[in-house]
Amino acid sequence: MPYRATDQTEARRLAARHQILGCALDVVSAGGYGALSVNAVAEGSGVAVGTVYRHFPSKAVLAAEVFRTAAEPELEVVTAVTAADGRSAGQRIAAGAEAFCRRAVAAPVLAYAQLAEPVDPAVESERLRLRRGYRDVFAAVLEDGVEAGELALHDTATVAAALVGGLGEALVGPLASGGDHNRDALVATLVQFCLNCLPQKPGSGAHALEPRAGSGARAIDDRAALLPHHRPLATI
Amino acid sequence: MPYRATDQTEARRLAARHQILGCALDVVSAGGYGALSVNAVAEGSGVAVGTVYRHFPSKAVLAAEVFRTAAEPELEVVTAVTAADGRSAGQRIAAGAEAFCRRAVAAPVLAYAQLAEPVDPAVESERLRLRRGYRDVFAAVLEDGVEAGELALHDTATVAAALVGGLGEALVGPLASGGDHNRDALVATLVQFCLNCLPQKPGSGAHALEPRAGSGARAIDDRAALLPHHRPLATI
DNA sequence: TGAAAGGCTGAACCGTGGTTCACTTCTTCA
DNA sequence: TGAAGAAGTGAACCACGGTTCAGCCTTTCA
Repeated sequence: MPYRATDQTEARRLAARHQILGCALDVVSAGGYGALSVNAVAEGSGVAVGTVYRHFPSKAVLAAEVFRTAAEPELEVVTAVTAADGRSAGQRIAAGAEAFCRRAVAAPVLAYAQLAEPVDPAVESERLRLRRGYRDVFAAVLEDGVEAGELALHDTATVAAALVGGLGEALVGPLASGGDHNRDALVATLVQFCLNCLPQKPGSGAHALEPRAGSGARAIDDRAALLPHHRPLATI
Repeated sequence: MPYRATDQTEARRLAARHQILGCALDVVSAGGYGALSVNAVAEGSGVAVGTVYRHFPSKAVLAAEVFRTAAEPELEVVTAVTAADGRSAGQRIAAGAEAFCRRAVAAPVLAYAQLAEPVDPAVESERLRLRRGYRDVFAAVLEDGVEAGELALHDTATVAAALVGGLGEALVGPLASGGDHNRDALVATLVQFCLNCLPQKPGSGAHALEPRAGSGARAIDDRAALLPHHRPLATI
């Protein structure tokens, strides 16, 4: 029995896989999914085309994995930032929206690719999954708000989906045009937009600009924006 | 000079063009842009592939024109329904949102194709144009609301874009799953969502459910939903 | 009626980029 | 060391669907 898979070979296999995936992520970050060709990835990661196919069964699977790799930490950040910790639903939604927007404008090409670029069905289904993920995170916060008596009873899933869509759509224009003019104002507008959308319990006054003035919430959100957009894949 | 283009030949040319375009629209309405192939269109309209190319320089141009043909009347309806006529900005936005949603759920496959299906760049750019169109219509209403002192000063273009994106995103899930369960509730939720989003002038109470109870606005919107989704192309 | 000029036809063409596979190189272990 | 088998290579392959074009048909008008 002259050959057997060992820890070393396994590590090498994983290293090569990470190398390829990381390069593919770089390609997408730089030029979107339109720039993602098996040839480019192979060349960029210093292997032959065939090798790519040793680690990924098809380009579609590779692209979907790139999408997931880029999307996961984003969703995690928003999840973390909106975690239940005694804040009001409004504050939590605002924090999530701000994190979402700040990270998008910080990496516009990648954000456009992930949010809006035309992609093949495999990636599109990952995108749907991601959107559902954001929707669920926001919906959970809305549920908490309803339970706590802060918000009126409403269809939280639909409203959450609309929030996600609203943020995405309002960001796509600026992201596409590379318009870096006054990102802060854009983010502020969108955070306020999300706050306005929340169906207030009748009788309670509308809450305006709560989280903008304070420094506590801002610190959290700035931290979020500064996190890397994906884990360093080179580290195995 | 034995041949000259005449009214009759011109009419025939236009008839063939309409025939092809109409068939392409039917194909998209039934199966989305993924089902749109030059072969299918040629077969469906009873001409040869080459003939399609006599009337449209490329498939991309044909697809873009299909998109425009389907999109134009939609935008017109929303424009008409939101026209300035003494109503409050809130009422106008609600009417526009309701018309948009009702027409989308009335033709789900086409709506999904127009709003969310992955498409080639030529169609995508038409889609961007359409979204800008909706955004501008809503933004104009918001401007009016600000001028009239009904709404607080805000970035109307961004908020309008977010409204459009919110409606689209919240509709895509239901449209894709063909879930016809309780369309009215969905529409009502989204109309209320749009109303909530409007930045109230400080001091004025939040306006809830204004347009849902009355009968006047409803009549307008039902009319809108019943309009054909595109002009009968067979009629020349 | 017939010459001129489009229009129509559809089988063949073609470009692109993902995918394959025969071959080489490398790793393991008796 | 050498046999066994995995990993890597990259030129060739191929599928697909948009696009073309030489030949035929239809319309126009002197």
